[in-house]
Amino acid sequence: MYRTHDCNSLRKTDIGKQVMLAGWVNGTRDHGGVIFIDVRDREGLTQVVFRPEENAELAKQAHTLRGEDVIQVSGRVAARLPGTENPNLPTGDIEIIPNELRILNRADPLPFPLDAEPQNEDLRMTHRYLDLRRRRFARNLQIRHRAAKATRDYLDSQGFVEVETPILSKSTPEGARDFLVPSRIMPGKFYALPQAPQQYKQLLMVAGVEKYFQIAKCFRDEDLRADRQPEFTQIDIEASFVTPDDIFALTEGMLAAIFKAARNIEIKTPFDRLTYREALERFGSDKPDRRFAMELVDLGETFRESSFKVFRGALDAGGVVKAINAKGFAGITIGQADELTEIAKLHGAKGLAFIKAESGEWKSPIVKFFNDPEKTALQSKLNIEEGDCVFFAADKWEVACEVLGRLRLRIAEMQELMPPREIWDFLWVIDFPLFEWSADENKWNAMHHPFTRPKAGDMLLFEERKFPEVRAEAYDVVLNGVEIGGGSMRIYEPELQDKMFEALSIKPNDRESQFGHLLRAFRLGAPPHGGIAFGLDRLVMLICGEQSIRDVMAFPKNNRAMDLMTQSPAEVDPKQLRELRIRLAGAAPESRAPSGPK
RNA sequence: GGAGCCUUAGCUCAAUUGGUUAGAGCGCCGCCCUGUCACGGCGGAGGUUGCGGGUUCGAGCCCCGUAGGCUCCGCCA
Repeated sequence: MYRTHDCNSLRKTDIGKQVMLAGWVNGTRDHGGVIFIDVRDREGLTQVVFRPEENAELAKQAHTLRGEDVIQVSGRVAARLPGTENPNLPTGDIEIIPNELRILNRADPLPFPLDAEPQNEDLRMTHRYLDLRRRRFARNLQIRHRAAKATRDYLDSQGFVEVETPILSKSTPEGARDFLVPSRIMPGKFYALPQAPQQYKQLLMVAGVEKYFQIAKCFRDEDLRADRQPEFTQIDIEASFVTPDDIFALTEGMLAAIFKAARNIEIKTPFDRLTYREALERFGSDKPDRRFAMELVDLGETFRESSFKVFRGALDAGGVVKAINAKGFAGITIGQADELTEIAKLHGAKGLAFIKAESGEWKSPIVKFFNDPEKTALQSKLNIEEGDCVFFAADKWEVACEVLGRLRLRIAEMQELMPPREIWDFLWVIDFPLFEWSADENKWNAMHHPFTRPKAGDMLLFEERKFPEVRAEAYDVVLNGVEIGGGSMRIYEPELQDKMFEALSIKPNDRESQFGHLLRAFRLGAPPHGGIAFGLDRLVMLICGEQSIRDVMAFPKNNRAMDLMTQSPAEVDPKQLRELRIRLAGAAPESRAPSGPK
């Protein structure tokens, strides 16, 4: 036996007990005579006092202890001397008077301190096991565990069955870049790691599973971000004979259970619903952050007959004029204005016009183009007051909305508008477009994925190939401006699925080779079905109050998709490559032969 | 593929306008210290200033290139 208690369980009521603790040396305070050692385990800290006059041999041993040594201490629980209690520690009323000390393992000096704010991320990742000893990350892992357990418990209670689907899977042309795994038995052929269990879960519906879920690892070979890792975890859900309302209710119940279990937070259900169109119209984003206001205001009516050519021109061309009012932001610096202009241009605007309401007047190069009725209308529609700063976008609807949406988020950061207390603002975004045009590929792509069904009311538009107007039976869940989940009602009729592939310009031959199994299944009794998937990492990140999903993953990868701890990816033995019949086309870039003259 | 910021001791950071031997705190090592909880005191070790090149009498600092880290854009159905 290594211990009788954890390091956060002894209290006044335990005084006099003989106990045994095991853990890491969190700190030593060696007074030459008396020595204090804090023993730490996953639960907390307990102070051990070594007194040379009581046990010289033990004190001598204790003198050699350093941070993160692993020890086992046996001793008696005693009250601390009056006046030396530590109110900051749950165990601060007691201490251990040891009669035995075993040093289980010594630790070298650490590469970075554990009691300071985490910095130097690559060093931390190289020694991730040390980083995870910090209270913050230990807590994050526990919250993640409780979230996953609550998910399983809740879905089980609703009749859902967890089914595992293959990791060695098949590459599909749509969507993200696949990770490939070469086949040894069939040289020249490759598995792909799943981007999501999408097709499998639909096939499970054809299989009559009716209610499926899985906490599933997914893989996408794309560039990384603070909220994007090449491998991540989804809560994947699919059900037969359901409507979107069924999925909404299930989701709201599940998220309520997760928040309750993970942090004892009661969330408000049902969630608001916003159409895609309204979300862009009001917030300039399909994942609106509503924790602060600064909504987009449409000024088409105001400037319909304007003599200001930039606004009038945009409107005459079928576009829009919109604006946001950054309350109290007239003190904007030159640098900030430049940065916002850059953002506007980056997202398609030709420039960025703004008005500062300062010292009782409107300061802006464009105000002179406005007549009095236009100024009055602006004033009232945007509620412009002294100290405000108004930003305009005049462009195609999509561009104007997106530009102002991006500005809105950046301005909120600059103004530190985010309320300090925790807010959990959930909402559904519904009625997404079914298609989006890809200028690169010169074809229509599925906005969600190719298995999403058109809204029943838009089926005629679909038949008439009025693709920009067709809405999908698709929905996202947004929490605090972060997309945490999304799903749709699926196509289950082979004819409709075929038409969808045709709309996406997937050739009949490819349809058969890539999706033949799905189309065949749909001819053999496929029930209506639909579902949803959640990014577990993002969800847990928000629950933990973290800024990056790396902080809620045990062993995340860095910006270049490397695991710095294990140094993967790594080269492999040539024998392994021979078995796979793989020959590298070029060696590492530095040893590549120089290209010949042009 | 692109943009921004960053890289000085094990860690976090300093170093005036380009100017002597690159400093501090923490950590580490040694000595002292009997009620601390960020214990305290004294002393010590520890540096190719990421790397390469250039300008200069002289470069941590200026210029060019390169590597690495983070954030963002593209990308992520």
